[in-house]
Amino acid sequence: MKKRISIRDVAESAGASITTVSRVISNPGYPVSAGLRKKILDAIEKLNYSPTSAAQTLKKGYSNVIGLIVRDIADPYFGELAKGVTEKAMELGFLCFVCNTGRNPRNEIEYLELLWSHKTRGIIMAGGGIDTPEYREKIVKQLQRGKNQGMRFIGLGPQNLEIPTVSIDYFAAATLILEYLFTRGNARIAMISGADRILTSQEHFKAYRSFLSNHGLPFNPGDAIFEGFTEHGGYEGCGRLIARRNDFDAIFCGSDTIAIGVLHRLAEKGVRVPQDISVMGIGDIPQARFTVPPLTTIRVPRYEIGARAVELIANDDGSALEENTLFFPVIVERQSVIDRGVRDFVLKNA
Amino acid sequence: MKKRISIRDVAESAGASITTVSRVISNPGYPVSAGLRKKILDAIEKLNYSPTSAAQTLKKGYSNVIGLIVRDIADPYFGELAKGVTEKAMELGFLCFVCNTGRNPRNEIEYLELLWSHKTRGIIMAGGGIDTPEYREKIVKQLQRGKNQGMRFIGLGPQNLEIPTVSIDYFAAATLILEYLFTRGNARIAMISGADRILTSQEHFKAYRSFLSNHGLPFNPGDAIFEGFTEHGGYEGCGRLIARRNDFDAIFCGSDTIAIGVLHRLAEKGVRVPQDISVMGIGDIPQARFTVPPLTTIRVPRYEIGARAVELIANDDGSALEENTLFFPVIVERQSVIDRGVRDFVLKNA
DNA sequence: CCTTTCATGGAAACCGTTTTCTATTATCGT
DNA sequence: ACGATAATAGAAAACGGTTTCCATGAAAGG
Repeated sequence: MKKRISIRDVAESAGASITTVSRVISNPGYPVSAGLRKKILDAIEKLNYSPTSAAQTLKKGYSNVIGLIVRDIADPYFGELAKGVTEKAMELGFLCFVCNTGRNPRNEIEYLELLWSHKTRGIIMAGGGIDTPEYREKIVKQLQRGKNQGMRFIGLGPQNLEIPTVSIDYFAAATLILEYLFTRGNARIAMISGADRILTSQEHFKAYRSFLSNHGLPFNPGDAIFEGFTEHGGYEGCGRLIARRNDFDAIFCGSDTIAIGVLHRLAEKGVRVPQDISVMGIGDIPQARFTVPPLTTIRVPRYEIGARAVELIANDDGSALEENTLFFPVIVERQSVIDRGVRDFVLKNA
Repeated sequence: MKKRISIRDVAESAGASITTVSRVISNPGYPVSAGLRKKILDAIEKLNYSPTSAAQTLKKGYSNVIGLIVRDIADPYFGELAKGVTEKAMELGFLCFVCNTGRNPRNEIEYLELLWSHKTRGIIMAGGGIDTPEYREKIVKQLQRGKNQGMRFIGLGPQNLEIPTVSIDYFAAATLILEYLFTRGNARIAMISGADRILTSQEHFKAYRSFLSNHGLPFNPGDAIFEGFTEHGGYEGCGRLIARRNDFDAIFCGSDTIAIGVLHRLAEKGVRVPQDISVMGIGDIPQARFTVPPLTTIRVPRYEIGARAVELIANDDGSALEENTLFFPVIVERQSVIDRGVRDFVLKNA
């Protein structure tokens, strides 16, 4: 194992002082004559030197690293998010720890601990743990510890009071979907979303109830299913749903992943989409274009959300860190929704 | 910003020496009486202490961090890989930098540099840069630098001479597919794979040529398309392919992602799968179950591959690091391949 | 020519651990 | 009760940077 080269070697090789070398490396504004600067840069190049980040971190008390906590990195929703985060991070000179909780908030706490001891500059939280009552308190405690050390936190889920958020407006998105279906004569709408403990699901449900009451429609408890934000969740949820009734005009799915599972189960049961039942998801993940039929959904700018979160963390003055950044949800029309016109609507509600 | 608590504070609070505290924390085997150990542990708990990893890294010369370099974290293939890596890493007490090259090997070099200065314990390379002639040399140089510092490297792509590999046997997988198709009477087979600079594509092509010559079939240059390992690549490649000829029995796709693009283009053109053309992919990504028709493909145990790579890096004695670990490819039969029997075969080759 | 100002050098403290080395004390077998 | 052994303490030297606090020499200003 070769001896590692340190800033000393560079200084020596360039005929400059350690002080000056350090300034050239990590204090760009500092006045150093062009000639000397070049000599130092050349020496760095020649020796293949790069500063040991552990030493920098130790001394400065913070590092050029951010953490990203996600529920499931293999889920395309989070994959795209992670892509936005890691690419923007690289662009700004950061490295990114990706932490996969496997949808278990206990892991989130453990990760928070690890990230803390690594003195990450900030943490982007898309793990959903903070929306889970049992763990909320513990997570908030970790958050506080991080904030005390100057760490920054950004949430990527629904808004909460603890940390600023970058996301779409979940309630608005759900409402948009419901109204879109309704104005196309899909009046009997069921919903399938994630676990009911999760804030996102709750937002969906709130929007659902609110939609129902706004239109004077009755709420039927069995029409709202809470399973999980997975294909399996959609598949199972849909099974439970249509086992009971199958005269729905439409199913509103809390995510595209859920919708894919729903589509699959519907196809198995010989239910035609959209002729028999319209289906909508949220997310516009890549596969949504290739489902049968192609899924009408809501575009969530995942890449942009991830990238923006990194910018907020990297941004030198923490000014922007006070507010939430909300992207506006937009419907992507494909072929999983049919316009039933008024006829059906009147008929079914007669 | 609160003063941070250090090992000193713990020692003081527990009435023990710094030396002993350090031993309790990071030298589990060392004999420390049960009583004192408990007092120290309690103090750690009480003070909410956790060691500053920067200091540990600086002193020890290595960290509990590994790096994962992938082409595209939003690609479900790499997503699943990353999941295996990050979860196993966590299990073994490692944190994982995920580096997204965006399929640009230049970024890979930059990442290697960063990971090096972070003294990561090892790097899992699934960026494909080393298979790209223009960048190979630079990457090998960085590899060498890392190895000199005791870093470990694992490749997840096709085998190469520089670093040990964990993967499936690409050539065997392609051969398996080709023979599977052929024995079912699909004799005229086209292939669509990634860029021809990439080793994986080359392995596919080698298997293709070898298959052809083994069966005395003629090689038709236009039947082998090299586009890219993306949906778009499959879509475009398929377009080029069928614009020229469309009497293929089957298309062998270098990845499921490619196959999905192919399926999509075929559907657009009104070509029925598998009646008109059989399609096979490699990977068995989650969506493969939900394509139309469900895709017959080869299972690549991505999660296991990722997890195994981490184990190799974490494994204390580097013994296992000498050999390649190859998982055996297995065909997953779904509905994108038809058995044309001998009739068609004879007919077409008459 | 004398005083500012600017570019640079040198020395040293510090960041929070690990580790080595040398005591010191308690416990134990005989 | 005596030497051996085990458990613990204490001091101090790294690890590789950043930063502060002068000191210095040279160019610029009056």
